[in-house]
Amino acid sequence: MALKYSKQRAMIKDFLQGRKDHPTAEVVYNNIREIYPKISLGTVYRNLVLLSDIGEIARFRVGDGYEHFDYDVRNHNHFVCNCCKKVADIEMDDINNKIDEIAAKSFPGKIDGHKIYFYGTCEDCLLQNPQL
Amino acid sequence: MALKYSKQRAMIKDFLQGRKDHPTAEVVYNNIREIYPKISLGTVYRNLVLLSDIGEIARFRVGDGYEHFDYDVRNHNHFVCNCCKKVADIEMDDINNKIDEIAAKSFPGKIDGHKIYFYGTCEDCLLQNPQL
DNA sequence: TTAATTTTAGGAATGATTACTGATTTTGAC
DNA sequence: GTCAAAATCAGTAATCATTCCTAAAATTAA
Repeated sequence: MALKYSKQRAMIKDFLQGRKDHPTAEVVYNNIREIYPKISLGTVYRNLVLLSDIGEIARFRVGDGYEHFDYDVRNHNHFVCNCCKKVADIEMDDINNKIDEIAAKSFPGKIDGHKIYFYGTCEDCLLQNPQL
Repeated sequence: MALKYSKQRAMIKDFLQGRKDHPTAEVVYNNIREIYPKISLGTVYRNLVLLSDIGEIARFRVGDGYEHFDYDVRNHNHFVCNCCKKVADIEMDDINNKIDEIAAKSFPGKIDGHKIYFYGTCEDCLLQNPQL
């Protein structure tokens, strides 16, 4: 029942904390493996799921077929670059608070929250491909 | 190169047109099979992907691990019931038009569009489980 | 130190989706 | 209508992200 300490879980949390992007399980695995080669992919998955279940990290899908993980559990939106597929944050506090009530106006159920995914071309890709 | 008519593709399109929800490939397959038992799952997938590639239907993921398909390709938002997992439409034309520019204010890349997924409890589930 | 409990590594299993292949259908020209 | 080229199909095998399983290792509290 009680949660026991594990070096692997601590490393996974540390790694996530140091990233501004939103890595997949595979990316976490490959990075941790460089400093701790005997970690297994199953351990990475199990801990990422566990950490998100207890609310210490966030877990979401942006539609690319992979789960993404985020150390920042605060409410914020995400941007997916159509070109390089990177996932970045977008802050929109002002409207995020209002958007659920706006939606509620025309919907008969109960709305608990939302996720917004923006799609487009990121700054880096724009520099390399101005025609986009 | 040219697209040839296929009875199977026509049935898939017809089926989608008659649904207000947003079926998965499996649901499409099971329903079509009742009127045309020898259709194969691969054919359903191939045609759903093809139809969405040419813009005749929409294709999206709501985070439940399945792809969903929608005959309505107009820009609109979706609601996912945490209880029964159904996917419904939410219209918010007024804010949908503004939301990309609001996001653009605090983001250095180019934003082409967005998807909003609302989560909560639908009307039907609320009736059966008022405590939700 | 010990014993109960959790966690791990490694590999097998799952399940949605995609790819492959020989047979069937569609289409446009004759 | 017939025919051949091209697209599509049914059926099945393959892929790949994620989950499950198990014996061994690590953690914890007494």
